[in-house]
Amino acid sequence: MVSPLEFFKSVADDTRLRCLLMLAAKKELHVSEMTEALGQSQPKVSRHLAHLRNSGLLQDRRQGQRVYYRLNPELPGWVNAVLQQTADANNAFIDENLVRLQQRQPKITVEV
Amino acid sequence: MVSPLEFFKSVADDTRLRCLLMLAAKKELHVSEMTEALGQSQPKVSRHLAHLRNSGLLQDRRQGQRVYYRLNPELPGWVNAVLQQTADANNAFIDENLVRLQQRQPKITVEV
DNA sequence: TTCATATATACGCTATACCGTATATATGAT
DNA sequence: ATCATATATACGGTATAGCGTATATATGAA
Repeated sequence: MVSPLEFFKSVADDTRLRCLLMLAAKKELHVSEMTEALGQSQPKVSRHLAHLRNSGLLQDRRQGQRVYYRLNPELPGWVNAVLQQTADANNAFIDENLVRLQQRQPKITVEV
Repeated sequence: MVSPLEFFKSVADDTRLRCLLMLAAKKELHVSEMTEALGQSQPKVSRHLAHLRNSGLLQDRRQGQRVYYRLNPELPGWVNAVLQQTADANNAFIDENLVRLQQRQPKITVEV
């Protein structure tokens, strides 16, 4: 159902594009993770995620207080291909965000 | 140089998307052809073509009074791939426009 | 129940994008 | 030169999208 125009409009925003590309790389993320990775306010990120869900690009799943988002597994093939190729060819674009993802909740290291 | 965000913003408009997809199918078209194919005003089409040229997505070439546009041949691979796949998977989207292209300037048929 | 955390939504504002109309520019023909 | 055609741009208005702040909702813990 995703029309090409609607799809491109959804992707034509910095926050939404980063969310999609992060999810193309990371399968599933919850809102706090994305909020931190993006360095944006929680309402802003939530609004954009809702937009992406309403456009049919994302699926959400609540688990306790957390809401996890992932790419809609029923996305048409061309949409998946576009997202994947965009992600592959533009590592630098979300690099910083992925780094902040890794750094979040630093692993517990044993103090001696 | 085309950043993914700038690219998607450029494609996130009905007129511009149709221009790009028509050019992915037809190699080269001049402004009047696109204006007719789209059924939009000349200034509107011209403005959007200028936008696409300024974003680096299109090249133009003047020949007499006509200005021909084509996809910039130096487009990054992922941009070409995205455009091509979008075009292939969404024939219906620009069908009507391509039909109007064909019908324009009907071939001269000999009257008996 | 009350409190804390995670996420979503509503409201009002601002910025941006797009549009139509008018006009400018460029080329070619006469 | 003037006129016709093709294309581009400027101007002002309107609609839309995005934003921040505040608040609502949902879940879990105590």
